[in-house]
Amino acid sequence: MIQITTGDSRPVFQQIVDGFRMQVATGELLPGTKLPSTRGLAMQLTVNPNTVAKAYSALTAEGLIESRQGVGVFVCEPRQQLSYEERRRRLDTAIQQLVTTVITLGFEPDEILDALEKELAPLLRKSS
Amino acid sequence: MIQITTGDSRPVFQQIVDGFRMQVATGELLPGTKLPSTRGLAMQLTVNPNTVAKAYSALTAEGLIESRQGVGVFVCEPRQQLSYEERRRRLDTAIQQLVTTVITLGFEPDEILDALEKELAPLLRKSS
Amino acid sequence: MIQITTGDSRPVFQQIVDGFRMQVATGELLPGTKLPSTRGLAMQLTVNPNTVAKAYSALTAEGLIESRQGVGVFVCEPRQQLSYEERRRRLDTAIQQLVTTVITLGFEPDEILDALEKELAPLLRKSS
Amino acid sequence: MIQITTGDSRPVFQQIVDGFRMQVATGELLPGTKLPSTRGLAMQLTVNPNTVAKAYSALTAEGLIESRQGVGVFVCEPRQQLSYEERRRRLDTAIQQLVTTVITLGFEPDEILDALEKELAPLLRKSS
DNA sequence: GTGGTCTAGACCACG
DNA sequence: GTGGTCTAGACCACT
Repeated sequence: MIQITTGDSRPVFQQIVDGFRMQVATGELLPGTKLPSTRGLAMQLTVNPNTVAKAYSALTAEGLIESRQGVGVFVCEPRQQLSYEERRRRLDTAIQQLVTTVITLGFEPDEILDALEKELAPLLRKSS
Repeated sequence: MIQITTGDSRPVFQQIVDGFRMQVATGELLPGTKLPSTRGLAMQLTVNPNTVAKAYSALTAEGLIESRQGVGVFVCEPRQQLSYEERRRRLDTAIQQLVTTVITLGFEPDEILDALEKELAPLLRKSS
Repeated sequence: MIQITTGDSRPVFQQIVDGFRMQVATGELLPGTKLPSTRGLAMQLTVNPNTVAKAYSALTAEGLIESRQGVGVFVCEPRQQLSYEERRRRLDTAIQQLVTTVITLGFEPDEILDALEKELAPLLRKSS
Repeated sequence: MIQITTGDSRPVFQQIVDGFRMQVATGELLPGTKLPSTRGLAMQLTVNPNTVAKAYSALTAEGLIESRQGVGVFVCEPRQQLSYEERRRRLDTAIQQLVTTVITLGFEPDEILDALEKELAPLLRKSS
């Protein structure tokens, strides 16, 4: 379900967060779906339970999942909590970060845009 | 010249690195230009000289600047040290990171591409 | 594992870098191997942890090792980051430096070549 | 006569030392030749007189030149002051340094030897 | 005064 | 306990 790559530069909890975010965004995980328990997922991924807990906590704060006491953790109904301004601000920040990391690599703007377009292609369904 | 934002998630030395990278990439800083001294910039930004030294050291390793003992730090002639494979790998990594960050913000692919295009527009120089 | 010589002209962090570079190049350290922790190696070599951290940071920038937060530092899969031009430039620089150093020692070219050949012999692996 | 490259990683005084060493080794400068005065060379190279003085001092310590009070600085008769063991030790040190810097560049031993041979070729006359 | 190295000690993020 | 960042302050090499 979730792939943990030891060679990845991202911390483990972030890889879990990113994994679920992508699955929700692509529709692999539908609202209402029950996620594995903290301990269960930790065992399955052979990581520390605290790490999974941290990932779930981050996803909850983000509003992507919610935990129902004694029942489990579930994918939320999609609802855009953030204001347009906030979302726009985050997009711009992320793009500026991309540009600063890529600017010295010597690519043409078109190459960069093409690469992004290819990466975005499989996500067409998530335009809520 | 360089802006340090305490609320920024990036560490201070990274903000310095990014600042100079952008200035070199946009041509604001031309090859041969002398950068401020470590102690001078540290005082100006009110950070520790070691922090500036670390930023300069990173830029030196990247091949963007070079330092001469007792003289100062200077912008290098542009030279691409990295192989195409390595550059491509870094581009792809950066783009994947962008996508996982913005995927939950609910933007259309076109909006994201447009935003990137606008950010890339002023950087046409030096992209050869 | 790593030898620090106080009489050496190279700074301590460079001796650490060189030591690990040789061990990786000769295959004594295989990809995936965990390096000693910064604090542990610092204690063992009786140097400051920051000095070891600086060496590890340099090796990371070089792409020889990678570090994972809270886990440790590991030897990378070998991967050539640099372009042929850059590698060739560095080789020529290093050779010119060698020549200017030994030129006044009064050796025959053949003696110098023989000495280099002997030093290169045990390193046949990983030279692909 | 001597070339000072501002982009060179070597300090200025070292470039001067290396320059004279090469000229003596190749026979461009013969024993007994008078070198320019400290101030004269400093003016010609547009560097600080202290820098030239330091270079001359290093060359004197090396036994390559000698200053005759009130007359000037002259190239010495070649005489090998160092013991074979010392010369050999220095050669080995220099070669080990070359190897550690080049080992990660991924060249075949033959390529390295060829490069050294080419660099050594023009110096055949100096095998005293 | 310039950069380069090193030490000592602190705080944070991650597992 | 692991690495990452930052501060403070010292000493050295070079110009």
